Formats: sequence, structure tokens, C-alpha cells
Amino acid sequence: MTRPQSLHQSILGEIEDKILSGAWPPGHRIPSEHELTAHYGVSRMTVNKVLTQLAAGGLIERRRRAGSFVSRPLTQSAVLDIRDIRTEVAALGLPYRYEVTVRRRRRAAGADRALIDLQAGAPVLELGCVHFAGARPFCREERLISLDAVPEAAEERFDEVAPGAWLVGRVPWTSAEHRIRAVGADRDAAALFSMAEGAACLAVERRTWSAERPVTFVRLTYPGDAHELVARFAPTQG
Amino acid sequence: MTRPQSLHQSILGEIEDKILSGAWPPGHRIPSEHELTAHYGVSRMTVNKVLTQLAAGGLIERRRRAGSFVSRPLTQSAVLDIRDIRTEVAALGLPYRYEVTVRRRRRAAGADRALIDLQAGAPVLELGCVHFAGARPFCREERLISLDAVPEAAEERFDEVAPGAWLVGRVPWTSAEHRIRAVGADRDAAALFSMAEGAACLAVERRTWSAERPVTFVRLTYPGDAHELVARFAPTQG
DNA sequence: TCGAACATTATGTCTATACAATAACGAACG
DNA sequence: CGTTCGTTATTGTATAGACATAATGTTCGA
Repeated sequence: MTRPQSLHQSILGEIEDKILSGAWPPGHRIPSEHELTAHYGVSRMTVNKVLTQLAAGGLIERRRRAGSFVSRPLTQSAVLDIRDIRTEVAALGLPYRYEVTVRRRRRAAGADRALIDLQAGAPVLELGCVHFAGARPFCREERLISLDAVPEAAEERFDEVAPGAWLVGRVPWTSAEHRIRAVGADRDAAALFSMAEGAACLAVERRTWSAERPVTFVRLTYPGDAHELVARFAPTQG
Repeated sequence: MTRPQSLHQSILGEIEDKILSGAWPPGHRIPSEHELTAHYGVSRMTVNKVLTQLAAGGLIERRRRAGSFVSRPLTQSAVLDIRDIRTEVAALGLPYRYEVTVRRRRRAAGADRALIDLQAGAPVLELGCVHFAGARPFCREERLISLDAVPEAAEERFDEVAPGAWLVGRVPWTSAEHRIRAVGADRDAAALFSMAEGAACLAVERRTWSAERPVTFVRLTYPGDAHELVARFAPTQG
């Protein structure tokens, strides 16, 4: 359990404890790097590393000449883990399977451009999928892929690998924006999930860019309260 | 625009660009600290700072003796900003108001202990609130506060400050877990939001601990698709 | 051929020192 | 009394050197 920690880790832990326990309340001025250096008998660089890390985590704020202060939590920002659907299903201990229901190549129309920031007439691939957990449909996927950004997608059948996983393996690295809403099931979703039209569904919309260029838009619709997203907030991730 | 950056910031930017543009694809081994040291003409500590930061952001993975590698994005973890409800309403440009509808002090029963990890019979304060944006109800709040953790809450009327804001100002620093689901409106919510029973609502449940002790449980229910949560993911925060 | 011992290499951590940038403080001055 | 200006405490950044640690390759021996 108590594995040998590095110096700055144990110092980090100590200071964190002081803040989390309330011994050092929000607004409290914590000792200067110089004082901490003396207190712990370490070099200033080590102390600096700790405080820099605490500041990055939002636990303290630092001002030159003034000192470092325990920050008051204004916006609790939590880390949301967006996992691959296959992984999600596997976590339930159910066999995973998916079907491609729609695969259409076309040029971006007005409606598309509202979803993802594309040039008019840019070639896009429209995809529809259903993901299954065991025998039951788990999630509906509606996706647009910019063929300007990912031309290889035009040739891909997506029989073997789902579009999400395919893109992750192909497109280098991305920034993304997620929007999470509750929506009533449309006729399609109601039939798919065997639920009443208008019943509650969780909709996760994700827009993805790579090197400033739009890559893909996807809307994942999960039935009712059978699915939930979990986000955790902890001062230091670990 | 191009303000004078520090050395490690500009190096960070360069490497990030290489990864995001795809020049260094996932799995690619990036130059060793020693090589980067030579390439940029800086000390190893500076390079180390950059790579450590990239690793913390999840953009690269580091293995002793083997080197540093561009990681393949498996779980895209996004940062979800959980704001104060008052702030959310203010962002809409609407006047904010709230009402306390329920305020009951009692001992934790079985149902409560399923929500928040309390001892049997521990004193809790049960609260119900409705938050308004303009004239329309914006959000329903159901809350349990552990009076062991926050005894002062027993005396507080919550006339002036909503429970969420009150707690943030009082309880030092917390870790929290958020669960986000879509639920059908119960009779109460349907009446409140003037919607059909069973219509889609977004439910955000938050459990909060301070110094390992449970502090509060809150369930926020937002009407239908009138509300959405936004989470962003970017390699380096900034 | 297989496994154990060893060498090598890259990361991980820490120190001591240095100078720069910033902003709070206090003293001098109008 | 208020403003300006220099002083100084504190953080921010960077360097060079050192040793620790881990894991990969390599060599040698059974």
C-alpha cells in the first residue's frame, strides 16, 4: 500500500491533506517556497514542482510577490471519461456486436453544416450504426465524416471495425467537444429500443477536430436510464 | 497575439503540433530527452518539464529505457465544467431566483444510505429547491446534507444563499463524483416543468466528500433538452 | 537452446545556483 | 493627503550536474 513515494509526491500529499481537511481553508496563504524549502529540508526546485502541480490542478493560486493561496472552488471541473462503446459493453460483461444501417456518401447540405463546420458541398460520409450489448440494442450512432479530412473513409465498409474505433486508429490526435442532453426518443429510437415515443434518452454529441479541421460529428443515443456517464473530480488525478 | 513565450512553452507547442498534425502518429517514438536537449540547445530539465507535462496531459507515454511514445487515444477524457446554477442562469441573461420547497431534519434511513454512504441513524438535512430562470423553473434540486460533516447546516434557513453555494463557501475542499443520466419526468417534475409525465429530463447526481467523509448528495433535474452539459477535450489546457 | 548475469540507455528525481519578472510595500516628495 | 518611485519578497524560468531506477539488449555459461 504505502509504497515508497518520491519526495515531491509526499510533500504534495501533505499539502493536499492540509487543504482538503480544512486546516488550510480557502483563501489561506500557504508558506512561501522559501519557507517550505526550510521546513522540508529540500531544494526550492522540488517545492516549486509541488506548488506548480497544485496550481495546475486548481487547488491553489499563485501570485508573484504576494504568495500562494488556497483557491476557493468556483467551478468544479470534473474529468469525464468517454470510453469506446465496445469497452463500455465489455465492462457490462455482455457480448458486443454492431450493425451498420446507413452508409451514404454525399455533399454537405445546410443541415450538415449546422452540425459540423464544413464548406458547402464538401464531400461527407453519412453513417448509421446500432451497437448491441448481448441481444439488446445498446446505443444508436449517427455520424458524419468529412471526406476532406479522412479520404480513406470513402473506401471503408466498416464491417470489421466500428467507425469510432476506426477513426481513432486513423486520425492522429484530436480535440473534441461533447454536448450531453436528454432527448425524447424519436420514432426510430422508440422502435429500436422498444420504448414509447418520447421516452427519455441520453444523447451525447461529439464534434472532433484534428489540426483545426473538422473531422467528424457523431450523435450517440442511449436508451433511458439504462446508461449513465460518470465524471470524477479529485484534486490530484490518482 | 504571439506573446513572448517561455522556452518550455514554445517547445511544448512545437511537439504538440507535431503530434496533432499527424507528423508524429500514435505509437511514434519521440526523440529522447538527450536528443531534444541537443536539438533545442536547452538543458535536460527544461526538456523534462515539457515531456512530463505532455505525459500528464495524456498525449505521450513514457517508459524507462524504452523512450517516449505518442499515445493512442483510447479513452478520451474530457473536462466537464460544473458551474453554479446561478452562474448558468446568468449566462442565459435571465434573472435568477430560487425557492426552498422542502426542509426536513431527520435520521438517515435505508434509502438515504443508498444515495450517500452514511452510518445508520446519522442526522441528515433533507432539502428541496426549485431554481428559476426568469419566470420559468430551470432546475429541481433534491439534496441530502450530512449533519455530522456540516453541523452548521442545521441552523441555516437557506433563504439568502442556495444550498450549493452555501456549502461551497463553507466546506473546505472536496472530491466529487457526478453521474449523468436521462430520466423520465416523475409526476412532481412534470407538474413543475409543465411537461408530460415521462418526458425526457437530464439528471445530474453529485456525491461530495471532504477529507474522506461524505458531505452531501444532490440530484439536479433539468427539463428536457432545454439544458445541456458541455465537455471539452484539448491536449493542453489553455 | 535456454536462462542468468551484466551492461547500457532512457527516464525519474533531486540539488544548488542564477537571473528575470512581477507586484506589494514603504518612503520620499510634491 | 495623495502620488511617484525605488525596494524587496515571491514566484517563474532556466542551467549543469548528480545519482536512482527500470527495462531492454547482450553476453556468457550450463
